[in-house]
Amino acid sequence: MSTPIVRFAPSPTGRLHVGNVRTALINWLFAKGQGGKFILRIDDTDLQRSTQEYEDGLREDLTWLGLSWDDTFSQSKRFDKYDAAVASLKEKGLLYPCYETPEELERKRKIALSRGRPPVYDRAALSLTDEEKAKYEAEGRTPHWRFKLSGERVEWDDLVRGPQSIDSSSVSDPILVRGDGSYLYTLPSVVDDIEYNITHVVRGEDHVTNSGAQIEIFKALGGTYPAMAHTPLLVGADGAGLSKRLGSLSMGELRQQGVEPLAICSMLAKLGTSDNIEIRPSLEVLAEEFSFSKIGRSPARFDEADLHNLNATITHSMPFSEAKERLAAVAPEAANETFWNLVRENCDKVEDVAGFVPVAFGDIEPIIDDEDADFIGQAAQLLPEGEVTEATWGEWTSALKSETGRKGRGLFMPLRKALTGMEKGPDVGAMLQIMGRDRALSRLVVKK
RNA sequence: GCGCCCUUCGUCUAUCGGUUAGGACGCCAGGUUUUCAACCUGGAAAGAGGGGUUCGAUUCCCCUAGGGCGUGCCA
Repeated sequence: MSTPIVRFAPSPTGRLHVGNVRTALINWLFAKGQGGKFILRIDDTDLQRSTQEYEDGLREDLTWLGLSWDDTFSQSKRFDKYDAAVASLKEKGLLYPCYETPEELERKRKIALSRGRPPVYDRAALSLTDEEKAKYEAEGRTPHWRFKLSGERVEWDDLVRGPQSIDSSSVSDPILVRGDGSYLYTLPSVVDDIEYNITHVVRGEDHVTNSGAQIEIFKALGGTYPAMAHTPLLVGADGAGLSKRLGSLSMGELRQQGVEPLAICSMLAKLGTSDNIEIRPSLEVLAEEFSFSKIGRSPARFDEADLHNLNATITHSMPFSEAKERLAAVAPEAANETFWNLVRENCDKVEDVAGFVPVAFGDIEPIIDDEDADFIGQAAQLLPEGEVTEATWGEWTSALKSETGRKGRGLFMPLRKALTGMEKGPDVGAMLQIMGRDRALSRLVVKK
């Protein structure tokens, strides 16, 4: 196989979400695993809905994830190419003008449906006379243009789904140009794929029917067409389609929650494949391990809880150097290596340190149960004088043990709760060193 | 409605007619930590239902049920 050239082609009409990212990631992993190229194409032919903000967001999200591109371009700058393709198709008699309004088309669909027939366009416009067309134009209607499908079976060997066959007579002739002259994505996509020598079109299986039609356009325009790979879509944890309700699953939101890019990439690269879903060291490793043959054919459930588990795994062993900046953003004093190495195993994400910052550096509300009040009083008495060292905790708790007879959980839990205000958290002895004697002592006071 | 695809532990999956149906995550238990978490070890946990084909079906075929996608002047 020659080195692949793939493209990821989002529309800048919204933020990147997990479904999008999975497609981008699979393209990237496949290309990089084969030493190929990954092209970012901005599908912004719909000038009404596309915005610069979303485009910037797209690039920002991809960069954050580590999905670098070798080339990038926007369709909105290439209308002359599409115009040329339109001219070529018209010349070949493969593009024909239609004058139905959206309402009329909708009515046709409903009638077909009610008769138990598939809602395929009836090609009425094909038999329009020049006079009729002129009449519509005189009414002020401008035509939209449909590509004339061959009516034959379109076949390809899909890298994920195996041999595919689409009966093009069961599909409506796709509209390539809107009534207002603007382009739908169908034609520009093919034109660009040809010009950029795209070798593999890799996208979700919601595009399989499109691929049938687009292969015919490829044939009409260039002769050859790329290899196709259609991956099953992701569904939510409840089994319902994910792509339709992208609500809380945008990259922006995930990032804000403190989710690591590698957690997202590891999960999306492995979900629905025969590999275990686990954190992998890098995108490069994920690329080496990637293969279309590992991808199953049934929709996989994306569970946000699993993502957070993966994220916790990364966080538990994250080096200080990697966390430093974000720690500083939480609180200046949190950017402390000793502190981080102590608390990270109690954090599911870097930002969770926020909960431990007041324990170590500020004020907290001690938890002292009534039955432990006397014990805590004794503890305050027995806290060794002088600076807290590594040995302090052992000395202190040993003294407390022999003085009170308490041991195990009964000995430690009251101290943990009083000193940290929490029932779970990092090693209390180590935390004691960081908080210091004065701060500790102030928490060993029973309030009446 | 019609078309395409799918259906093994809770989840992602392995099995290419004969297996004690394997692994991972999660869950539960134990260990370790003089405490919790982290960590280590162990355990419970599955072939949607019904027909065939076959000496033998999770595996091949058909039907039913359930699910995903498509059927846009969205991508």
